[in-house]
Amino acid sequence: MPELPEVETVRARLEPKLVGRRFEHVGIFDPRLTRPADPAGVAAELEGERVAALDRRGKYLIVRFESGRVLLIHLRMTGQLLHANGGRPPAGDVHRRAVVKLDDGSDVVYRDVRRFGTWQLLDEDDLLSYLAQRIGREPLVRSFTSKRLAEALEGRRAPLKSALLDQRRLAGVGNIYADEALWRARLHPLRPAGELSAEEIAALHRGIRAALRAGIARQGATLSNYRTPDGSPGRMQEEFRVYGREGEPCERCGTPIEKIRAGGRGTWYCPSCQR
DNA sequence: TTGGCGTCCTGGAGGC
DNA sequence: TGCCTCCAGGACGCCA
Repeated sequence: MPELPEVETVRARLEPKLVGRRFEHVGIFDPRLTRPADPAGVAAELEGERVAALDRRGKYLIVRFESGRVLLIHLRMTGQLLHANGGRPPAGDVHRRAVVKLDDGSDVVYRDVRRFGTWQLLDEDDLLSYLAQRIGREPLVRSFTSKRLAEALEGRRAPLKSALLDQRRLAGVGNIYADEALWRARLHPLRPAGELSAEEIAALHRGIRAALRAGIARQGATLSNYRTPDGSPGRMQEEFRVYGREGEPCERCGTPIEKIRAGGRGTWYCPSCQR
């Protein structure tokens, strides 16, 4: 499930392949992929566009074109962007939803098993308002201090786990890194988000940033579908402290990791050292 | 305004 | 072996 570290890895790996390149031909095969649902129209509008930059905001990839327009991509659950040096695509790949042929002869293939991912072609002004309504603070920028985190959680009665998943408050944290951050901060996922002390907020701030940085350093986590653009898996899944480790001993205190539902999502935590 | 839940979607796991 | 059910989860809409 691509979260901030996975999307940042895709961005960093794809950037040198995309920037300066022109979209020579675009094929979109899934009518659900584009917003609005006009794949042929979006494909036609993308053809001829030259990439000026590849950015990320939260879990969104932002392909900026020299024309001023942007392609906003969200991978959701199982979206993949793969870069290949041309040639024939693998036969029989039923999950291939779009292919962009670049002017250097290489291809960018978009695969998505569960078809939740989205592509939106927007103008710069529309992008700003679109993201402003949906995306909160970036947790890895310098200006994201523990004071900013406290502001994001202030007054919230929702469980910490739910609050961390709320993209309008904090951008890019998903189910995996929320659990990993809460373990690092020694905080129980069901604690009311607005009732943390200053010390606990500071610990959570450190935990969020440490978990996300660890994910980026290991090229993300591959549980099922996620791959970097060259097709290789991430390594963060080898470093999970709690996520998916039900019954295994907590590496801090030895207590078996437990699994509960929080915010409608599977949630793993240590019942002894997360309070 | 906030929180909780259902929906979308498909593959894999597990039970029978 | 084959069929069925459940589970996974990001974003969004709806309801209380």
